[in-house]
Amino acid sequence: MPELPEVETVRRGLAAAMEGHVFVRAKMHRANLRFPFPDGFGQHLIGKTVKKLGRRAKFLLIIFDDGAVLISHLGMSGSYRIYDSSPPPLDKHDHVVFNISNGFEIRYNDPRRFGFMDLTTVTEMAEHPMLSKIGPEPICPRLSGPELAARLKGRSAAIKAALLDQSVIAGIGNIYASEALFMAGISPKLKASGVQGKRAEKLAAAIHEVLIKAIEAGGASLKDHRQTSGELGYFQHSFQVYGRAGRPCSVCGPGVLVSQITQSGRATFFCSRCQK
DNA sequence: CGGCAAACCTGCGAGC
DNA sequence: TGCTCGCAGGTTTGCC
Repeated sequence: MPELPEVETVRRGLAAAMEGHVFVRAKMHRANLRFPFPDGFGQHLIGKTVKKLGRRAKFLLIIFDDGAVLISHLGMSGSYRIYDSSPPPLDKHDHVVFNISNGFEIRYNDPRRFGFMDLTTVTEMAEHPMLSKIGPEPICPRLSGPELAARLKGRSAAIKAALLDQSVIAGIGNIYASEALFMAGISPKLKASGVQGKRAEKLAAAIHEVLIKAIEAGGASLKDHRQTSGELGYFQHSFQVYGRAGRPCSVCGPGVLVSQITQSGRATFFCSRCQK
């Protein structure tokens, strides 16, 4: 699924369709995603005007003008799709359908159902169990080298694993962890605590750059991610190492092939010559 | 507390 | 063609 750039792409799409408009219908086609929908979920939203679409880490925040907030996480395979007229027949994984006062129908589709939705309020949001322990956003404001270094200090896990830990930094997932480490020239196997000073500076810059460029490309479309318009993102064409095991390193050329290892049960891609 | 494997669920591609 | 296996962009849980 969706890492920060894909979620940000979805946020922008939903903002354009929803902001300033009223929820007139909210229909769930099953009782749960990863968790059961909260009691009165659909009814709670009807009649409310969308003030703003927000994002925290990989969580979408639909903020209403009365202070209510719908938290939506896309899990591995969740996507939103906006239809402005004559929507197609319901797909078997279209689990939630919102109808908006401007005539748009917005559907949440999620084959694996690792996503979830919950309700909170603007004032209670920061204490929500899913949001309360999340680390700083890496872009906007830009994460600084010294702050990244401070958050990695004392961590014995590999830097790749630390980057996936949402309490360390928000929004990085399996693709962008490998990509950022490649850009920074840092081995994914290095202890997180070893990334200090200039290396932390370089990694912070790499994280910022890769995420910004991915957002500009509309995210990366592997299997599931699409923009809310249905268009594919195209950042997958810019991957330097992710999914490229056995192919030449884009910097070293044919002499050095991209390596793949497993860390904490997840695939990591890197160049053993570029990354030390 | 930190770190790792397993669990949640479906779909798809590879290999036999 | 058809089956089984392994793997997939995330997060929480429980067990060392």
